[in-house]
Amino acid sequence: MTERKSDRTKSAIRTAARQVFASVGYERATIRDIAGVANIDPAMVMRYFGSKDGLFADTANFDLDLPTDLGDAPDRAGERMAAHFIAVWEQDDSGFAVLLRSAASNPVAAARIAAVLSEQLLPAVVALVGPGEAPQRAGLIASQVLGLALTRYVLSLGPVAAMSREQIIASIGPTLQRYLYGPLTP
Amino acid sequence: MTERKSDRTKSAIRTAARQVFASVGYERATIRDIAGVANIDPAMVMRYFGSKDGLFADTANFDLDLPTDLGDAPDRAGERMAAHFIAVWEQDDSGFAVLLRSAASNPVAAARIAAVLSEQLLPAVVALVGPGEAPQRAGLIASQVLGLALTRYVLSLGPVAAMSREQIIASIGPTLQRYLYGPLTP
DNA sequence: TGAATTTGTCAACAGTCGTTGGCAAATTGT
DNA sequence: ACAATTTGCCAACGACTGTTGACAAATTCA
Repeated sequence: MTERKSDRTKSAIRTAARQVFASVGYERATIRDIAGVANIDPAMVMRYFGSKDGLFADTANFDLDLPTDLGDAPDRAGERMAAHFIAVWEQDDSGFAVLLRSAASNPVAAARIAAVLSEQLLPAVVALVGPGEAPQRAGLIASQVLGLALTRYVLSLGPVAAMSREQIIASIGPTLQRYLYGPLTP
Repeated sequence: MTERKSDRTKSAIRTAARQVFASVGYERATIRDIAGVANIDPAMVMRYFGSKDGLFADTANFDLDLPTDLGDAPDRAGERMAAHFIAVWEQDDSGFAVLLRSAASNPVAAARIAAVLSEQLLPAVVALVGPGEAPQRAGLIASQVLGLALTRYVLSLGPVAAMSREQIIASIGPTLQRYLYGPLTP
């Protein structure tokens, strides 16, 4: 029997943890809260994930999963990147909300975001524009894209949260396009 | 004597609070920490500010103080806004770092940022482009500008933190310019 | 069926947090 | 100089946190 009974509760804990971490952040989320949402005993969290940090490390994980063919239509790369980011964020099982909600006050979350930038976004940018100016260009893209996620999904600032996906893509896309291929004064 | 002795310690507490809140965020900052930095007793914080929330409310306050003559040279408004934001953030007595560090996990801080957007940024944008599309345009500006602050000053992401002020302004300025006057597909 | 392992529950520990009240020292105002 | 107020320090309270260990119930395996 490869399906143990504990796998059910383990994944229930994971789901509850993602929800609680994403909505109140690491510091305000308590193990008792998470256990309550998952309808299990707080001690189960410790048994299966070792500690609160262990649970967070398990939960705060996500792949950017950028398409590899952005270079096929370079003049639409910015627009396609914008659409991809929104698509990734709006699937709620992605651990992105967890990370961003806690990044400002939790060093582990901040380090993970930095890792996503350097290990996933940067290589994609290098593939498009070469290694020379890629770090700055990737950094600028990150600033716009994380800012959008912060204002739209974390802070829910009125106007930004109210815009449609299409409007967001049409507005942000050209910005990313310029950060990829536009001038970069040194 | 209009200068009471308590004003010294009161401002020492304020300075220490700004420093601690800005570097670890509201939840991780303890009154004992702040009192330690200010070299006073934790009870003094309670006496002069009532509670931790009271101290935070007193500390997390800042004025955007946007120039009023942006409309005099509309083609440089984006660039001047970018330069102004950077100038405001890099004076460390501005409570902006305090707000942004805590906004993702502290509702009070989040509400204050929303208030700055709607009471200070939005009117400036209305003055430039009229009331019709101003909310969306202000929201887009906020997304880029908060994203830059987050990546550069809070997360200190390598490439973004390493860029010079001039390079940042030259890169972000045109983005803000387009968010002000560029097309906005509905 | 019987023994061994897994899964779950409960109560409690130890530490930290915001907060409070009492009391000594310093300062103020007359 | 004396009384009143302000300023500061100290110890402690009560609540909440992550975490642990003991023990019962359920499941697995022979």
